[in-house]
Amino acid sequence: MARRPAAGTRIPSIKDVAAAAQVSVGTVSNVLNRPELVSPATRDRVERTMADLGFVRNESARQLRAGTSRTLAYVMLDASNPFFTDVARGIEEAADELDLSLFLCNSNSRASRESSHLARLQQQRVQGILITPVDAESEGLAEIARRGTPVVVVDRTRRDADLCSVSVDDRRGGRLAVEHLIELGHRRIAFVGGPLSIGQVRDRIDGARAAWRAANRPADALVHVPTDALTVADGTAAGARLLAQSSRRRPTAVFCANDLVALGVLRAALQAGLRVPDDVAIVGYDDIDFAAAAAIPLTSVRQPRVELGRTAARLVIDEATNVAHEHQQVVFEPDLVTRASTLGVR
Amino acid sequence: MARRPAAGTRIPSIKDVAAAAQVSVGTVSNVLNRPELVSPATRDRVERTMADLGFVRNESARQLRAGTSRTLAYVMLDASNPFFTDVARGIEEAADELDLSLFLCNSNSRASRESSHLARLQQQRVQGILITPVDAESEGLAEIARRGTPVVVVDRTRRDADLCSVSVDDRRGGRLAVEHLIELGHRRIAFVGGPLSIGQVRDRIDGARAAWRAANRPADALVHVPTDALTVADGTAAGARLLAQSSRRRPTAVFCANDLVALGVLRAALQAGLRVPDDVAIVGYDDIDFAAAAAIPLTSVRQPRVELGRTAARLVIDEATNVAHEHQQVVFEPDLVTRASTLGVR
DNA sequence: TTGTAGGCGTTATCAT
DNA sequence: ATGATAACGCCTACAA
Repeated sequence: MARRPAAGTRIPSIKDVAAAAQVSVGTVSNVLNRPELVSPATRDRVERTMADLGFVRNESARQLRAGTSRTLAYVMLDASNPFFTDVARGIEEAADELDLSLFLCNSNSRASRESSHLARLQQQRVQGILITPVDAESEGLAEIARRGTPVVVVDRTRRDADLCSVSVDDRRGGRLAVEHLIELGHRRIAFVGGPLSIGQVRDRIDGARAAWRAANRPADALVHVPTDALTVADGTAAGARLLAQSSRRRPTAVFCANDLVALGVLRAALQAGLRVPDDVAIVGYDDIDFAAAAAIPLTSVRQPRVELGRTAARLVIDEATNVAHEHQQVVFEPDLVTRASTLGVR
Repeated sequence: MARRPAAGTRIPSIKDVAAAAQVSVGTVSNVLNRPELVSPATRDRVERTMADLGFVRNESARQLRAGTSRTLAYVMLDASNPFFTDVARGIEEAADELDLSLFLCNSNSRASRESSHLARLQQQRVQGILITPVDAESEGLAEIARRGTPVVVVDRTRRDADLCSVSVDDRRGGRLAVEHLIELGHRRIAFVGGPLSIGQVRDRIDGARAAWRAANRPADALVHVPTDALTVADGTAAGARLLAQSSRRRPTAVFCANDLVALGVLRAALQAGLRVPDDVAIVGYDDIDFAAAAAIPLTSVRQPRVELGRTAARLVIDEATNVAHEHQQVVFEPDLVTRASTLGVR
């Protein structure tokens, strides 16, 4: 066991270890990095000394020397949304396989937090940055890549393909959801979610409208109920407002911009004494675990969350290490998972 | 705007900036760290050059020189449990105020992942480590502190006070929950949650039993239904089993080790066609946002999650910077938030 | 006001 | 098999 270092004593360096073990620093370094070059006796002695002194490699020094770190970073849009923690899990799995560590940051949807994280990460010389950005079109992101840190956009695409991105076809997701509702015979539906500054929201409602039009339904039979954020609380409030209408005006189905909002709407519906799906059907988006686990399990548009993360990690590593790297826009297809919130008990 | 560095070109250093701006490296460094010492003209020129070249400070080099980093780390037990992301938010708030950045790691309840994270963080020379450990009594944690990196245990206490810790009185939380149920007249209750290797679970059930005894209820009228993990899925399965019993044997109330489990039990109850709380009342633990947002809002034992994080961050910073630091065991008091899952609609 | 130089801890090269 | 040493990028005395 290591002796407690006297108060105020700094962590020993390989120099200290070398002195204590009566060898040169080069030998200590060799024990660490190419032990086969060191005689077993010396190696033993050095290793014991390291344990004894409580030696811990200094990563900054290694990194300074190496010029590069063994770290990836993911800047999440909202750490409290399980969707993003699942994406993070996928990234971590891929990083693990390559013995890279993962730095998780949370921008909380605020551009200022995002940019301060980004600045730090660049200074840290992380191998690559994965980000679900507040604004996918931001010029700052390209600037970072230009300055030498690979950047991959997660769960969004950029109009011009100057960065890698991994996303899911949100228009298609919107279509799937609404086609399902049309098939079930719904003729008055609502889309709940916002703000429209979020690209995902725009795409999902666009897809929804496209499906609605394609079925020759009147545009005004699909109303948009905006929210300030994609949270359960906002969903509950919007749902309460929406469902307070008379049953003749009230939509018979609600498609929500994400599952958090859908859970809120579900709550509002049950509190208003409505039966789901008989009085109102609900479709969510993301298929987070809470969706299947809701009181009335939610029909939801599934995105391959973990796969999204894994792919993004692979791309950023490729960009960091492969000189022949070409930017790619990977787009996954979503699929619809139908559950009781639209089908009822079958 | 920065010019695109020729492929394979490294990020410019202050040396490059100095050369380009025709000044010495000392001056460039001064522009960065003590701009008031530099004449406005030179400063301008240097700053323009930096922007031009796309200069980014090298944090490893700074840190190597400084001997310390500006980073805190939090090793979470389960990033997909909103409780821990809320704790993380508290830590981040405190870190922000001190201009420290926060490194989030996820052990996913696995000791091996936890220790590899810890090794990395030590090598990184983070200022301090906050951790909700797999095993709060682990000797490894004290060892890290002994080697010079302050460690604060979050949401757990250690038997011997050789580390700072910030926790919530879980026995008391268990008592509060069960006292509430007793007051409502419940005479047969269940505790759902596990494994018992998790200290929080042990304490909560201990508190529950203490309250039960204190009310002179027979011990066998409080059954423990163990789960493998504290997840919605496990809660659903346990709830289904438990509630399938005849109404004469079935408990009239269920106290769950955390809200995820409680949401699962709630789901199982509703799927079994039971009314909550009339047929079965449910109490959760943590009061995560999803608890209030559940189809039947959950009564839950509230923990000051964000405050927990803030306090832990302050302690670790104190330990890192204040020579007169004394280890502290901060214990918050939980309180009970009553909602429809025990009270019904009032 | 600006320049020079030493050193932080590590690794790799080159000697011995 | 082991030792000496330069270099990574930055910061800060100290010198000019």
